[in-house]
Amino acid sequence: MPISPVRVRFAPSPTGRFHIGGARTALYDYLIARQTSGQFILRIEDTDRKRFVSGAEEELVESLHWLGIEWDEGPDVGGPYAPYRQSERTEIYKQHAHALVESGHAYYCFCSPERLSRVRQEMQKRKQPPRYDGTCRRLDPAEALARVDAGESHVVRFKTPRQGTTTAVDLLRGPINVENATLDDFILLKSDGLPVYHLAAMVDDHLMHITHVLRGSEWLPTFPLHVLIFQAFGWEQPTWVHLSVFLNPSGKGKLSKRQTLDPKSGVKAIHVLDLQEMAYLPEAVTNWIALMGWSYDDRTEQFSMLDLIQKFSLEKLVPSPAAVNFSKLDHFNGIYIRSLSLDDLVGRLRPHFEAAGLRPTVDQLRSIAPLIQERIRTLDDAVEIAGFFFHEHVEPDPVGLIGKNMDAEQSALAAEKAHQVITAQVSMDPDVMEPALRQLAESLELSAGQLFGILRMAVTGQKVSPPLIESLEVIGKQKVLERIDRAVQLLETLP
RNA sequence: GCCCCCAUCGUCUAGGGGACUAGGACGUGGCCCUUUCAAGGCCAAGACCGGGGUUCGAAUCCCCGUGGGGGCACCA
Repeated sequence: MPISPVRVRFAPSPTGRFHIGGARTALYDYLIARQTSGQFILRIEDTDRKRFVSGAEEELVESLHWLGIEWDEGPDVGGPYAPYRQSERTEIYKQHAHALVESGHAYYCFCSPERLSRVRQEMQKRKQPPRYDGTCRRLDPAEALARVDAGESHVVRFKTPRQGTTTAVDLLRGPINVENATLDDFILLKSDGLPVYHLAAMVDDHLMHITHVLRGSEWLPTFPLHVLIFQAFGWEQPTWVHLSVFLNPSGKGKLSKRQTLDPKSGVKAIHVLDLQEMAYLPEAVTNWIALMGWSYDDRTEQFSMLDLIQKFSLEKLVPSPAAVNFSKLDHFNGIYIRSLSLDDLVGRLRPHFEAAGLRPTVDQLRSIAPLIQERIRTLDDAVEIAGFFFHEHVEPDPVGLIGKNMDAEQSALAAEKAHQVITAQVSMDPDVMEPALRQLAESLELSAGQLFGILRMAVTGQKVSPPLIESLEVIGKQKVLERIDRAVQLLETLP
């Protein structure tokens, strides 16, 4: 466990929507930074102008804020190693690329993209790994420099050693040995003068004094190259930690956007903001994400952000891929909803009712919230289960009004009697109402369940609802009586 | 095709040579509670991928196989 302050960075590229995989990496970064009183840096890797998506950075920022993940240095807050947007650091990368050429670790390449793809195709045809054929590697450096000075279009390639092996050490996996001969001469600087990830990220990680690099395991194949780059510069390496990928709930294949469209997949949403929109609590999402690929012990499952900061450790990360389990998110969300204070719950509920076009008052919500708190899994469920409180009329299914093991006539009679009983009560207080209605059931030789079932459908229009007696009080005497009247009418239309 | 990584219940995981009749959680099934639905309580089914080693002893270490995943761009 790192005890001295770490400097970690989350370095997404603004090329699309922000998903839970990125959120987990950012979360872990944040946790060790806070735990060690270190710094968490947000860096935007926007060196690919073709893939740039406008609004992506904004979504990222909004997502992290929502989850409660805050950074100490970044494009918006600045910091001692600014700028934190790679597109604003192009000169730095150019200098470093050229330094590598001068030290003999890289070379200029003048091959056209057309030639490159031709070479690649041929190699594939011969069932060989598609790699650069090394044409420009054999060029005389002075001659190459002259061509560059003459303005010829070029890139900078890393001169990967042809012999030997490179050992890259991952914190979770130990040493990974790779034959250098299987590595390609990767491009470091593109012909437009912008760097590629392999260069930019290494340069920035060094310049920004990053001590621990947490990133996805999709970087494992190029990991040795990154080590080689550090060695070429003569820099000390950070601690490398490769996080496993998220798999689809089935465990088959990487979690992907395409699967989201298939309801059978079990995928609810893979984008953080979609989870927010689906009315999940950020603390539930955080807890859920933290536990995919990490565990504390053999029993503890609930962790607040503070708990996580205290208890998280890189060593307990699991290197194997994890299939996401959305039913577990539902479970956590239920736990967190039930743990909310009344005021907190009311505050969080309100926007969701309003989004549904309802205008509940705080007092109304305060009386309803306790009735539904332990029955909802997401905040949106509340609108579904408790919408009837706010509707002017309910539309019960006439057949549904018939009590269990009863006919329409008996049910109508029971409803009428209930109308009388409720009318006679001076108060809607459950302590008064419940005994009165139970007594009615008894005198009608009905079970409480039979009578309550009829009234439930009459008054809520639903087969399932919050507890009936308490609901009656909230709905109010007048509306209750109206709705029962209506139910009696409906029952009388039945044969 | 080549390279890399991974491998315990359906899923997330505990386990780091004897404490394992392999523990917990989600989900599933049953029971209890109960005015519906939940919540809660109790119970149950359910896993060490296969084969070789090493060792007195292997879920734990090594090798091979198999399976799964990832990568092979002037993307990140």
